[in-house]
Amino acid sequence: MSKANTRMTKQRKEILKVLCATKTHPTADWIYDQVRKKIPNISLGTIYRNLNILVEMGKIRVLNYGSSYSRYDGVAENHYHFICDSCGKVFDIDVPVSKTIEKYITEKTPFQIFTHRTEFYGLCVECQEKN
Amino acid sequence: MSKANTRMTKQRKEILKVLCATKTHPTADWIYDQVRKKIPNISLGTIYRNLNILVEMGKIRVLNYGSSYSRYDGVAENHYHFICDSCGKVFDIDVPVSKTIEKYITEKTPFQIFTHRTEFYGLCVECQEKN
DNA sequence: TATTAAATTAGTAATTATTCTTAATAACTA
DNA sequence: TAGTTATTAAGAATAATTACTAATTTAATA
Repeated sequence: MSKANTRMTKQRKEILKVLCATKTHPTADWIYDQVRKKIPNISLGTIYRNLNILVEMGKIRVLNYGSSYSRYDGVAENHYHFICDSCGKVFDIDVPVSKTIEKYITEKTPFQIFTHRTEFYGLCVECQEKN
Repeated sequence: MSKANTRMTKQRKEILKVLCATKTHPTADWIYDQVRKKIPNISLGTIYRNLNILVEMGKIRVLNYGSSYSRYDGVAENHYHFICDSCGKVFDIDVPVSKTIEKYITEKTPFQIFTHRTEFYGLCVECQEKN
């Protein structure tokens, strides 16, 4: 469902800018707070609608594991994530994504595989020190 | 937070039985419908509470990617999943889970890794034929 | 077996992330 | 520049899940 006519409004531009400027993987609400500093009367619905559109356009990614809310990632290319079991923070893992595994699974199963996602769970540095 | 005193009520037993008897990865609502055939006046809250307790006990797994609701898996051991981009169905992938990748990431990052999750996305057999 | 204290239940209300609705506005196009 | 159409703000609506509470069950103990 690629949108032929997609206008680059100041709201959409600012949401993308905020998301690409952070290395965290923020929630819609956090993005809302940040964007409001520039566009005070923007509404939360606008944030959600634009995040969905940006995901559809392939400009950002949506992450949603475990918790009851989605997180967004300004890096569009596939990459692995680490989620801390203790504090819940999400980190990027800078290791190349394996295409071999997709080929392997395609051979082993009747499925046609386009992509895969991997998340690692454990303790981040900060939480390792606390315990 | 392991529950020392966990009672095996008929409700809990039936929920576990229903979940372990299916190869699908049902939602709480589907489990509710099935369990009601045996225990007609069970409440949905009981389903949710028990699913959470069973996850905590390590007897089942919870899956939650992309959609706004959780799915549950009667197989407690870690295994990979395939999610069809077209129909949304979830399938098990019968391929051994790699511990090597966890060691590799542990070496490459400062994180302490306990486990990982991988999901493959693409088209299931049925949806391949449709297209 | 009867007693008892704590865990669990059914039923319902509350919560919360997200989507929908609508009249007004702003971005692109001819 | 004018017209069309996507987009917006604001708030209402939705839906999955959790919280609350009085009544009931469970399992341990006397």
